Amino acid sequence: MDNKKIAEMLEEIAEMLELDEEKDRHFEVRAYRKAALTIGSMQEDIRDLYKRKGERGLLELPGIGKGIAGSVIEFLENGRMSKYDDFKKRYPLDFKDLSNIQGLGAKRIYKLYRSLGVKDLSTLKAAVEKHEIRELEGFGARSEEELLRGIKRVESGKGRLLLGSALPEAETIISKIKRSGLVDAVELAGSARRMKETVGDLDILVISNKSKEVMDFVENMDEVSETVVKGPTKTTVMLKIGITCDVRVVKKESIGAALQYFIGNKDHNVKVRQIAIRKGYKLNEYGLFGSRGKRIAGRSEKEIYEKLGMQIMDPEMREDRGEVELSLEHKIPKLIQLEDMHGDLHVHTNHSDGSDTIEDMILEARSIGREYIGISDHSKSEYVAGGMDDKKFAKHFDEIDKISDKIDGIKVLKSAEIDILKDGGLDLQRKTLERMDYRLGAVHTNTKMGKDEMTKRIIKAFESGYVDILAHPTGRLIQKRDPIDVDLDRVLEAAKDNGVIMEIDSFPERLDLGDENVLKAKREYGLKFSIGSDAHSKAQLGFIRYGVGTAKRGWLRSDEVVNTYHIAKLMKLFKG
DNA sequence: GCCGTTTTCGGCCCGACTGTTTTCAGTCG
Repeated sequence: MDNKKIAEMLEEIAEMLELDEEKDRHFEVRAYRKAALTIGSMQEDIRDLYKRKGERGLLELPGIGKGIAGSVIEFLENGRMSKYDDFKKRYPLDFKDLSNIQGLGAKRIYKLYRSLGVKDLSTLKAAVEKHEIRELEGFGARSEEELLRGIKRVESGKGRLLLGSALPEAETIISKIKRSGLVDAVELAGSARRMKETVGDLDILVISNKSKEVMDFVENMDEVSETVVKGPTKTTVMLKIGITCDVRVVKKESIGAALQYFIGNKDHNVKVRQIAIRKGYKLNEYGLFGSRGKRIAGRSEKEIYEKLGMQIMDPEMREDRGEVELSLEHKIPKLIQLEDMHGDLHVHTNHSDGSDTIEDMILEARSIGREYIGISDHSKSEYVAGGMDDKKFAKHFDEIDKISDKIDGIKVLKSAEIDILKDGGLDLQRKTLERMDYRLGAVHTNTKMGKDEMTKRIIKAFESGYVDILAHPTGRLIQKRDPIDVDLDRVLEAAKDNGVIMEIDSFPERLDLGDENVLKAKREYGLKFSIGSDAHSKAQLGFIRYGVGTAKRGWLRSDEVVNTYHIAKLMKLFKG
């Protein structure tokens, strides 16, 4: 997949454009940055999009116009981008790595290049170590130290964290700040609040009149490895887990405005602020202000959106995917909430690769309020994961029946995560499949096969009539493994024809389907979904909240997710 | 370079923090 490569090239072009001394090209710079962001965060391979829809497909992407589309097409067709190559001849520098260093932008990078010949991380490091940098005009001993810290940070840098790591860390920090006694309220903002699958930094907002004490407290928390910036109302610290955390202190009358400002992604915010300007207002993180600078709103987000003639929406929607327009029409859907989840249909036990017993998993599910749980261990092709054959499944199901007879207050369903074999067949015999309450199908093996073959393989499995839910449909592992090469549109179409439910696997490194594809499957194919925890231990049953976050990011209502149904309705669906 | 319920031209968010500056440029989000 070339998305990342193309995004990096566009990002570097933006850096190099910043160096133009003859005229201010900063809007052009922003255009390239936006295009880079769009392409870098796409879930579909841009090459596929281009094959399918040609230039028109690229032009439909936000922030891509004729100019940038031309460069992208040139790269897709010929493997090179002349605009990039031309710039690179003038500036033979590794902007990509260097600009990762905190405090280094295009201009300072170029200055270091011209005066000291710094081209990449290693030459920068050498210059720092020889104390050459402190001699430069505009730099000093402190900048040199800062750069050294920046280099170390990048070298040990882990980049973005999975939501499943970042969110619990944020919750720990928030509860510590709350318990400090220095604050009236603490709120999470940023991409973690939007439940984005990966998080680059944490944004925390605090209401307090002891600003300085709060800043000191944050700096000295156990989770912190170093202070990056510290001012009277804002402190940035590097956390030991490898991402930074911004803590801002705001006044009570501004908290709504601050939340509005720091929760939405950039594009969402720009649009909302443009609406404010059209109405003759000004919106910033301190409030919504009228023409004479009078504060009109700011205490709550709802108040701000309402004064703008908009309907407030959950944080997960604020990605500028059409929600601003919908909000102006007061047509924001009522999204699914965690409390709507009545059951879990994807759970493993120690009969395959889980670590807890059937009984423990059932009891834990009951204790967190589930009305039903589906036990879905692996089938035999997954031998590394302790997958079972038909004989073992017969015994396994007997045991589930026996245990569930003993336990009240929760309905236990028999299922399996059945391998969809290379030829599209299923990994278990019909009589085993018939004994299940419902069936998950999944691709685990031969994941590198060609697109057409893979697509046919999955569709054939659907047509057997024994796949109720397609588990982790694309098989991706975030930051680790690309999705399988499959024609998702054909798969979704076939799912619609065969009544197959798409899973949102809640495991933090899967979140599969991802948010964009959830939205696509809902909008274009009207499919139903199941949010499964894919828990391999008791504690992991709680992962379902990440799946719910992804569902909300895909704009799902509770009636579109089958495990919000009560058991009778669900069983009718599976029998039907 | 992108974009269109003020538009095919003329806008495009703006405040906080830092270091080295003696009044602000660069960077960040």
